[in-house]
Amino acid sequence: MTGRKRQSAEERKPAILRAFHQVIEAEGFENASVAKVARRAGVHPSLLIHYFGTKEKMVMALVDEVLETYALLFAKLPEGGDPHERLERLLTLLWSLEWHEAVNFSVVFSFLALSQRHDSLMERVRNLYGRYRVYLLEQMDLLSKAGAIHVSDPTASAEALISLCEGSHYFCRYHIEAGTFDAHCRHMIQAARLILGVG
Amino acid sequence: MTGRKRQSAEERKPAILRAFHQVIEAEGFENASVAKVARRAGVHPSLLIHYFGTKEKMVMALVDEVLETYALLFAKLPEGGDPHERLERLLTLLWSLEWHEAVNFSVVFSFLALSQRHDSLMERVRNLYGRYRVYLLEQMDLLSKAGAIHVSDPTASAEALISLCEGSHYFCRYHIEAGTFDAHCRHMIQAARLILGVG
Amino acid sequence: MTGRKRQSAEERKPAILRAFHQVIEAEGFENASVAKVARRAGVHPSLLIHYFGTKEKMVMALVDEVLETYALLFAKLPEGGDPHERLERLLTLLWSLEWHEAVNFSVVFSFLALSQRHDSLMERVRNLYGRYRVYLLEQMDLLSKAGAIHVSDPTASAEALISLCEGSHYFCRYHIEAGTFDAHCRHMIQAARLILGVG
Amino acid sequence: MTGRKRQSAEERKPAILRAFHQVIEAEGFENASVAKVARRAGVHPSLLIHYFGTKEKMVMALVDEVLETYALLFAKLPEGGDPHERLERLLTLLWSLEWHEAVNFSVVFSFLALSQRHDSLMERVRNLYGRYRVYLLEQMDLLSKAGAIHVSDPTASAEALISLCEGSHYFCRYHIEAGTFDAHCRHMIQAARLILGVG
DNA sequence: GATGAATGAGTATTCATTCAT
DNA sequence: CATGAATGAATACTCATTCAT
Repeated sequence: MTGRKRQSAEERKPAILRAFHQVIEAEGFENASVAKVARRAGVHPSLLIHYFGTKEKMVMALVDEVLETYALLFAKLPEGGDPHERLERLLTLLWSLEWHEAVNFSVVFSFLALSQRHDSLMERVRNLYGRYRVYLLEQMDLLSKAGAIHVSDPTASAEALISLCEGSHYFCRYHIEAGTFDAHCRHMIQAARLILGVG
Repeated sequence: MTGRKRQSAEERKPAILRAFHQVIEAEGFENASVAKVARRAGVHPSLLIHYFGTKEKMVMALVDEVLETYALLFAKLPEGGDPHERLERLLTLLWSLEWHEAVNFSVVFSFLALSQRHDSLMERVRNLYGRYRVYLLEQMDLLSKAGAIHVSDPTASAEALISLCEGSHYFCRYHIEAGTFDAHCRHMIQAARLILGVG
Repeated sequence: MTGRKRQSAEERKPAILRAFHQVIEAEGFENASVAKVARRAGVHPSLLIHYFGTKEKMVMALVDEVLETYALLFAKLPEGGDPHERLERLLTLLWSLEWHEAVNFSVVFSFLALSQRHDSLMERVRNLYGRYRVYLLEQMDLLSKAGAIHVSDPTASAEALISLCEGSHYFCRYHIEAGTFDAHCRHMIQAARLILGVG
Repeated sequence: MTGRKRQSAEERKPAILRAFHQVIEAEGFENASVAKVARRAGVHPSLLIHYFGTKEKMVMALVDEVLETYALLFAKLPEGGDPHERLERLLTLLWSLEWHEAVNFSVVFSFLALSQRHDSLMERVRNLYGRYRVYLLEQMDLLSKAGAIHVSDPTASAEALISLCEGSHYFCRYHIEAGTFDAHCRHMIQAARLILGVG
């Protein structure tokens, strides 16, 4: 009884957030109550309040974690190498299944909806996209100087690339048939090449 | 008791759905209770149940209305005219402020989130995107035959166009600065031209 | 549309009461709402109020009907004949499957519960048992004079007979095994004979 | 906020069930809402749900308590003594005012009605009557061996005894006049003697 | 650090009923 | 005669949270 579960608060927080994520996934954000999350995490509901202070703060903690996970995907792109091969790697990363599956759309759409009314959350998402754009601009600058791509307005092209990528990932859930993900990605990569002046 | 208004249910339903939409906009889907909608519509909460039977059915009624509104935007594109000028009209429509403002993102993101768990809703969204793609393919076929665009794989190009457009509309809320909507649209239209082989 | 359902209110009342009975049977008295009864009867809820004035009055109408059905069972016993054979007929009637099945226990128990708080209903049930006792006393008087039974205190014996019969009918639902109804009745008839001094 | 009492759930449950019983008694099962029970118990409505989880579970808890109270009455019969005197004690117990008053008929009839649709409850009642019969058979076996009663078919006689007793108790509420309970019981005991072959 | 008791506002929905048509 | 609109009180239950232990 005494030395049973010796876990500190900080150790348990991630497990609770994982449970929270699962509940949203399974039942939707609007049905993800503190009680349900606690039940799934196997702890007492009061404990969640005890840890996070408020449900809203718990939501924000989850948002941070999810956004960070998303951002970390860029770190996977190895540096260096031949420019043309490097471009391929970048495009392949953008339309990789791994990335596509890294996010749960039920959760993400809920957060995007939430961000419309919640300034702090809006700022976080905005910031993530800022980092996204900066990263792409850096890469494009490198590739441009190496002659691997030919863009006249890098900023405009980066915006287009992000839009194409985001739109594709979010809406291929609706407008492509099951099992055609690979083909869809190939099409998108080809479109991306046109945007980058290498079609 | 005094001023009991005599209106048919069908007459009042649109007003109630409008109130529902406003509440979601103002407080989020998860806080849009029957009571709040009724209060905003100026009717008794029981009446909403009396009309729609269930909150879920009311949600679906709203979804139908919103999706239809969205779909109707295509009808605005005038037929005929010079192919090159027609292409311009199509692209301008896709990135028009009118279209962008036709939807409320708080509502739409909520519905997208909901569609991940609600088969019937998923089907409706899917169907909408199907009509979207069919329309674009028809237009592209016309333009292609008239020599206004040059695409090798029309289906792939249509997918790219939709992805670019959707991604742009949804995420320009985050990754562009306020007041740069026009510039963003010009960039996107240019990217679209590249995709359509007229860059 | 005009000559579709030409039924007067009095013609429809029995159908509504039958629907009411069915709803109680299926879902219990506490769940038998006006709306459910109306749905089963295929009419508009307001109509029930229109006909009966109040739900309570509708309950009372059903009570009257049920009690009367119950009382009518005695009318089935043919008059005349040999006293000993007549006694057999009486006992067989008391423990006949027909009688046992004439009442629905879900409904009856509900009414008995209701009668504890509802004076008018209590009086109706009391009255029914009064008629029951009077009938038995008449029969016992006849049989006694004909030497078919031998009872010292007819009133006491009638009470015992009713108690035995009621107790048996209501509680054989619990304390006998399925399919042993016939044997149970034979046992009860034998006990009744002992009570009537003809064992 | 001020006088928040610190009691364990298990301590309070009996008091709540007592309040529940009283409400059914006073207003009928169909009107015994959680809110009314809470009001009578002097606690917050949510607390009842907190304790029992569901209204249905609360009903079942009450059923268990009531049935157990009923069953405990047999324990009151002292063992041993002269067989003939023991028989008298048994019959007197069966028709004692104490036993008759131990149950509230409004509650019991409601439970019997409920048991027709609720399997688990049906089983509980059935089980109670099983214990009842077993007890009577044991007693009858003792008395029979001691020559105090003379029955050819003990099971049949036990069934008759239970039926007579139950029918008498439940329906003497209707078919005897006020103030004649004692006389009624004497009549029933005499009938019981006939059934047991000691008339 | 963790839990159970307790709360009060809020949830969607059902209720019997009234009224105008 | 019959119905749809409308109501307001009530339903069981959930909510995030607080507090004492």
